[in-house]
Amino acid sequence: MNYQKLKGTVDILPDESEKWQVVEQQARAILSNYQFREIRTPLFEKFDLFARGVGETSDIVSKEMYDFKDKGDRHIALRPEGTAGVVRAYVENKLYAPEYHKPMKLFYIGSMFRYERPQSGRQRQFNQVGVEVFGSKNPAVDVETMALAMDLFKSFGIEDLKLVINSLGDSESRQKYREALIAYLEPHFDELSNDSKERLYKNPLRVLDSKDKKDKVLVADAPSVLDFLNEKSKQHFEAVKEMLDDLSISYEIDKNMVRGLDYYNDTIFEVMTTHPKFGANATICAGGRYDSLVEEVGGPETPAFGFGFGIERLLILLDFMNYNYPKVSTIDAYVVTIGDKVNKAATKLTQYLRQNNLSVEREFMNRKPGKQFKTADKWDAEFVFTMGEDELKENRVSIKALKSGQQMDIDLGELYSNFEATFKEVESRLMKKGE
RNA sequence: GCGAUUGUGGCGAAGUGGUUAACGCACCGGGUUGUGGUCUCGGCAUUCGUGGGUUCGAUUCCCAUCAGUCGCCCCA
Repeated sequence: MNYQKLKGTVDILPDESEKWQVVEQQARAILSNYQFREIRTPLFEKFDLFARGVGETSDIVSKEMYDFKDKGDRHIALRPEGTAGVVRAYVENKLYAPEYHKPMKLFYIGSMFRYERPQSGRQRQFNQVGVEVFGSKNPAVDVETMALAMDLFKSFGIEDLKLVINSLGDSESRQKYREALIAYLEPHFDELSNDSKERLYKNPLRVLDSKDKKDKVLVADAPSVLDFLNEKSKQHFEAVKEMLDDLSISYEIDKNMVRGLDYYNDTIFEVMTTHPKFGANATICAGGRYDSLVEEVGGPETPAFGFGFGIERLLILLDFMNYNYPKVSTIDAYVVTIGDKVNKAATKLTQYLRQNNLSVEREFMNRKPGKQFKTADKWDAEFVFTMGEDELKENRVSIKALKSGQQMDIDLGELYSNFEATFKEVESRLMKKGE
């Protein structure tokens, strides 16, 4: 074999893509109930947009961006996440203009790219569903959007779900907290892991979710963000919690939860699954509020809230659960051909049936009738239309309903002149079992 | 970027420094000269990811490379 797919990419073959269709279709239905509308933005953007949006210190920018120079010497990157592009489109197309309803609720479904080592549920090209809500600081937006995320996952019957929330506070609160955290950690500098030593000044909050055991011990006694929230942020967080309670959506507060991306403030959340095969606590969805990003990208001051989740991870989880996917592809009829001479007549018949809204496959390989029936049976076809040389001579076709085993001949002229009535008659006569 | 592990037909999977590379599934053909299940018989890898090397001889040993899987980092 000469060519193979690039590392970290996958071919999604028909058996698998049917699962994707189910997931996407269901997600679209729920998003539509929540009055979100789809936005499609380019797969690549100016490198700087992501560098700015995602945060210069994040690993995504420093080592995971799929970037390149195009022939015009432009520095381009494949999108590593969805939000930056949507924000750019929001600003560039002036979706904040007065004629648009506020808040503007958008969703996207599509591929993202990160240059990293592939492993379970992680690829270089992966797919995300994400939503963004622009223009409202109302905590009800936070709550509605988190409720949406929970509804999406619940709709697949996922029960091992946990909503975990935290507040990072606004920039003022965050700044104060940052100082306090550094003050607390500095005396322990030598005890910190190497990664955390580096993080301490670049992005001290990230020390909080270090996986290192010693770090974890230190962090356990660190001051909490929640104690540093100013009045506004505190009220916002309280309101969010109350509304979640009102909706009977249970949640946990994890004061050490932070974000890999720099643009978040106030409410952040993760949806985790506690499914045993998925590891102790696996995040399947993450999001939060980002009130300064729109401005950062050049738009007017616009509060925003959003989340994203990876479709691959969701599919893995559904597989673990042995999720029963509804069948996407079905077949109404199989056209059996007997002999070379019927090729033309079979072509005509097959096309005619399809044009009358039946899903039809025909035999192309000239196998023996027995084999053809076997295929029709395996595919669960409702009817088999048999076109043989006998039928051809008499301008008729033989129709068999596989479930009842009943079979009858029908005149082709009749079928071709009045499909509906003829076929209805055939259906009613053949569907009865063992007459 | 680092570490571990794997790579044999369409798929799953055995195997060995030496003349013909098990088996199962799927598929194709026959038994059943035009009708679904079962059964039965037969077919299906000049080749063991790729490229080198060692050897009289390599799918088997060595090196490199590509890819998969898992873990670290990070994250969806």
